[in-house]
Amino acid sequence: MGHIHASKKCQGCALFADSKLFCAQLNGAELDALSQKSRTLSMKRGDSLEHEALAHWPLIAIDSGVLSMQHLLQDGRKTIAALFMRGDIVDLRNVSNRNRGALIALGKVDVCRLSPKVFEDVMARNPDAQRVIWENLRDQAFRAMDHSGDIAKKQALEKLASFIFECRNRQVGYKDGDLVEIPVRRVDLAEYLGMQPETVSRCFKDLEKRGIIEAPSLKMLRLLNVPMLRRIANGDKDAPIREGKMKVLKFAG
Amino acid sequence: MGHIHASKKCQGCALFADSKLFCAQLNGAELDALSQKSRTLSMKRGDSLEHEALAHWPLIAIDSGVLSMQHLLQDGRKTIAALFMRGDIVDLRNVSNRNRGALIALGKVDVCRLSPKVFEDVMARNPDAQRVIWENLRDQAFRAMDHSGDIAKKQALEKLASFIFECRNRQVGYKDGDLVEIPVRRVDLAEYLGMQPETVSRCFKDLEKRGIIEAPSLKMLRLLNVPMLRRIANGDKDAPIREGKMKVLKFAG
DNA sequence: TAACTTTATTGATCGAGATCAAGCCAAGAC
DNA sequence: GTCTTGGCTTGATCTCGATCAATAAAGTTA
Repeated sequence: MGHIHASKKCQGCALFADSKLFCAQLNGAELDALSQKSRTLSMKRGDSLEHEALAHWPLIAIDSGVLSMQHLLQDGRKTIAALFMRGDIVDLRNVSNRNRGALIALGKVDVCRLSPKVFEDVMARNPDAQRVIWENLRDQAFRAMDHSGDIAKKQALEKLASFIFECRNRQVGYKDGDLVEIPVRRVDLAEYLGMQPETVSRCFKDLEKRGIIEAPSLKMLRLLNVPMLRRIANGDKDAPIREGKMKVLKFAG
Repeated sequence: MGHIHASKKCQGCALFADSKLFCAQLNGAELDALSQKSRTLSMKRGDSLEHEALAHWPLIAIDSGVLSMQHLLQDGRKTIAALFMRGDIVDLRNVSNRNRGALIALGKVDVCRLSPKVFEDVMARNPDAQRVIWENLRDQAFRAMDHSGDIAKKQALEKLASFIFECRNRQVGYKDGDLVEIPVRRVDLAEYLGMQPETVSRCFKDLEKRGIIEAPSLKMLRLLNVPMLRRIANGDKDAPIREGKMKVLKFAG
C-alpha cells in the first residue's frame, strides 16, 4: 500500500483502511491536505449535528456507528428518514436547512467533517475518488427509494423482513452468513420503518415462532430460513400466514 | 447564448433549453458529441424501460413528462418509489437489476438515453456539468429521504398535503403562485403515497370541504389557504380535524 | 449485588384506512 | 344517439397495527 504519508489520525479510520472507501483513493498529498483541514468528531447517542455546525462543515463522512436523518412533525411524531453508516458521506452543501431533517447519532458514532475546499479539489482531480463518492451518493439515493417502496405498501412483518436484509447487505463481510447484526435499537427501528416499537417486537416474535429467525440477543439475529424470509420480504401472501391469526370459531351456548 | 453548434434535435429539449440543466452546461463540441451518441425516445403511459435496454443505455435524462420507478410485490401490490421529471438524470450504471424497480412512464414522457462514454468524458472535464449532475443526484437522494419520512408516520391527509407541496416545488415557475399542477393520476398518486385511490379521493374532498384547496380539474389545484395546508403537511394535530369525523349520535327508538 | 433507570415485551382495546361493492361521469367507439 | 371503457368517487364493513397500560428484561450506577 502506497499511503505511507497517511496522517496518523487517519490510520484507524474505516474510510482510509477499507480500500473501497473514499480516503483510500487519495494519494499521499491529497490525504495529508484533507486530513489536516478536516475535523474528526465522536458522538454519542442523541447528539445531533446542528445547523450552525453544518453550515461550516457540511460534509460528514461516517467512520463507524449509525447516524440517522430524522424528521420531526409538529406534534412530536418522529421519523427516521435515512440511516448512514460506515463509508457513507453525507453532503449537505448548499442544502437549505428548511425541511431538511436533523442528523442524530443512534449510538456511538465517529465521523469526520471533511473540508469542503479540499474535497472539491480532490473531486476535480482524482477520478477514482470521484467514482467512489458518486457511487456512494447513488447508493444513498437508491437505498432511500427502495426504503420508500418498502414502507409504502408493505405490512409490518414484510417491512421487518426487508429491514433484516438491508442490515445484512450493509454489514461488513458475512454477506452470505446467517448472522445479522441489527445495529439500532427497537425504537429507532420502529421509527425507520414507520411502525410502533410494540409492533416491531411482535413481528420479531412472530418470525421466531415460525422458526425463520433466532434472536440470541437484541442486536444479533441468526437466519434459519433465508428463502422464507425473502418471500415474506417480497410480499408473498402465501407464505406469511401470521401465527395466531386463524379465527377461532365460537360455539354458541 | 454561445451554443451555436447545438445539434438540431437538442434545440427543443429542456435539458438544453433550461440554463440550470445538464446539457446547457456543455460547450459546442461536448454537446455535439453527446447529441450524436445519444438516443431520444418518446414513451407513452405504461411503457417501461427494460433491463435489456438499460444495460446498454443506463443513463436516462428526462426532457418532459413523469417517469416512475416502481416496485412490484409478489402478490401484485405495486408501489411507486420515486418520480422522475424534467431535468432528472437517472443513472443505472452498474446497478444490478436485482431488487431495482422498473422504470415506467406515467404518461407521455420524452427521454434521452445518454451515451455513457461521452457522459463520463464530460463529467471528467467539465466542472459545471459535474456540479449540475451532482446536485441533481443529491436532490434525488434527499427527495427520496423526505418522501420516506412522509409516508412513514404521516396520516393520509398529511401525506397528500406534503405531496401537493412537492408538486409545487418541482413545477417550473409558479413556485409561489396558488396554482399547482398534479402531473399524475389518482391511482399513481396513491401508489406513490402508499395509500388507496379511494383514500386519495376522500382526502382531496376533505381539503376542498374545508376550503383549503379548490380543484378546477383533476390535474389542477388552486391553493386557497397555503398556511393551513402547510400546517397539515407538517403534522400539526390542532389543524386537521377531519370533516365529518364527529360521531353522530343515534337516538334510540 | 442490589437499587435504579431505561428499554423491550405482552395484553387489551380502539380507530384510521384498507377493502369490497356500487354508482358516476367523461371520452371515445359504433 | 347509445354503448362501452376506464378512471374517479361514494358508502359500508372489516382488519391490521396504533394506542394505552402494565410487566419484564436489560443496562447502569452505587
